Amino acid sequence: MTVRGAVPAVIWARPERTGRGPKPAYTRDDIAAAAVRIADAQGLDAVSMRHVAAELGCGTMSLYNYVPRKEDLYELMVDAVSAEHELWEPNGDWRADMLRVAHQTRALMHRHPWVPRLMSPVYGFSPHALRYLEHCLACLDPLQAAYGTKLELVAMLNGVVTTYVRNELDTAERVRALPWSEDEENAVRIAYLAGQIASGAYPRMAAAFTEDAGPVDLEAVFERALDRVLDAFTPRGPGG
Amino acid sequence: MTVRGAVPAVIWARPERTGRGPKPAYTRDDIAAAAVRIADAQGLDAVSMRHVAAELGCGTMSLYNYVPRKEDLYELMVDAVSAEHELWEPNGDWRADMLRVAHQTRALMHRHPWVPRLMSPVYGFSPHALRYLEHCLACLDPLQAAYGTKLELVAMLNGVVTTYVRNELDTAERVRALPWSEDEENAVRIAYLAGQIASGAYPRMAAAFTEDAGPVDLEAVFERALDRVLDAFTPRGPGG
DNA sequence: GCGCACTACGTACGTCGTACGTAACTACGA
DNA sequence: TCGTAGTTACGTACGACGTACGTAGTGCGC
Repeated sequence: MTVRGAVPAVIWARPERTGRGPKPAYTRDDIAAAAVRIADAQGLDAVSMRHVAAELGCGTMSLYNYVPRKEDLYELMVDAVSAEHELWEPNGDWRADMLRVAHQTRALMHRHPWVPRLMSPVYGFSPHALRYLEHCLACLDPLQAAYGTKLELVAMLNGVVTTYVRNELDTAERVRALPWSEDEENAVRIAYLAGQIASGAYPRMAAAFTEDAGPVDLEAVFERALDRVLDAFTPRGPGG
Repeated sequence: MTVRGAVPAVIWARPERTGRGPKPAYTRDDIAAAAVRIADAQGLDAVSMRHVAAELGCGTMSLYNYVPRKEDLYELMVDAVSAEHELWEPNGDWRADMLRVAHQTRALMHRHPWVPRLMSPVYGFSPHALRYLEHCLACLDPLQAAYGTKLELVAMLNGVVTTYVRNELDTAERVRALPWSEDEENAVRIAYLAGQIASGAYPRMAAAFTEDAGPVDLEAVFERALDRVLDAFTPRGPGG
């Protein structure tokens, strides 16, 4: 009986190769790399089983020998880019280390703008994600706190980074698919917003927009957000 | 010349009704409500132009008279449920008010589990979203801070709530579409995770899991996360 | 009251995920 | 040593999807 039917399985628990039959032509890494190449170049929506198979140079249905469902392909992709996380020897300053982690994560998401959309707690236990998580915990060794708290810190920091970068990027990803330009889109949206604010129904929003007349420094906003998260987990010294 | 071709436009800037032609059979609210009904009952993936049209009782292509692109349908849906936000008179305690906002948002997302997946900064300026934002700013009147800071607070709180609830719910939404049961899925994932941890490659993860032997109180985790975010924006008193 | 802008909607195209059947191939049990 | 079971490879096909386009009917503004 072959495993044709749907069987509950984590892709990582499936052996990549069993004894019998012809040698597989590709590895899981080949497949993940092909999918990542497509997503980077043409966006996540271009990642279809057909495209990935074509990129690999095999028939569409051959892919299903390696990846039982498309969902699993996504899981492979996230794990593949998770391997790009540089893991260093923690230097004793957990705040500095976590800031470095956050910036690295953001850089990774800029290289692979589709990552925020695929981020899911379910993918949190792929091999490279486990290595990453272990590294974060190692960085947090100097912090006096229970592991439960440390995991909450990592989750919150990751969440904030992901949310922030998603807000940075998914408009861009969205705009790429539109038949008109980003400027046109923005112009229409801003005009609408200005009209709404000018209606007087939202006095505080109006005040907020006149206060911040200039362009917002998104870089600084991100930095402040990170600091705030880390502040929230920094034990108060006894002297206040 | 009719507006058949793609024109950059925010759906809210399009008049719902112009003078000419037969009366439209449905309002935007009708359409949003139908889509929300389907998403609530059958999940977001069941929201197709065909299904929504069928739910309304009209032909598929008639929908396009009201909603130029599916993306706009999503925007209508998010705005429709944003109307469920209860807006009260702020009582002077901004922390209590923001906690109430956060809990209300979470409750809303539990009623409509697909909302976290659709949350996007782009939808942040729909009519009901603007009302909601203005209400948050009103709640924050007692807080001594620039509007820029207040907007960062609201963004961060919303982000954390969304991330948290998404982690709560999208597994469930995902599982609904699978041909096997949630228990089977979880059993396989946990078995794999246990195997990985038992390998000894992740000593801190192992310690974390033995430390938190019992089931995690997700409710308490959420509450702590909210407190931490608000702490990060609470001005330090002069005396420490 | 003519004409235009609108509503309504059927048809059709290109895409998607993937179930299924078939042929070739290889390692293991006899 | 040799079937044979479990693979790999992949073509075909089905039922979805978003939506471009054509056509017919409707009612307000000139």
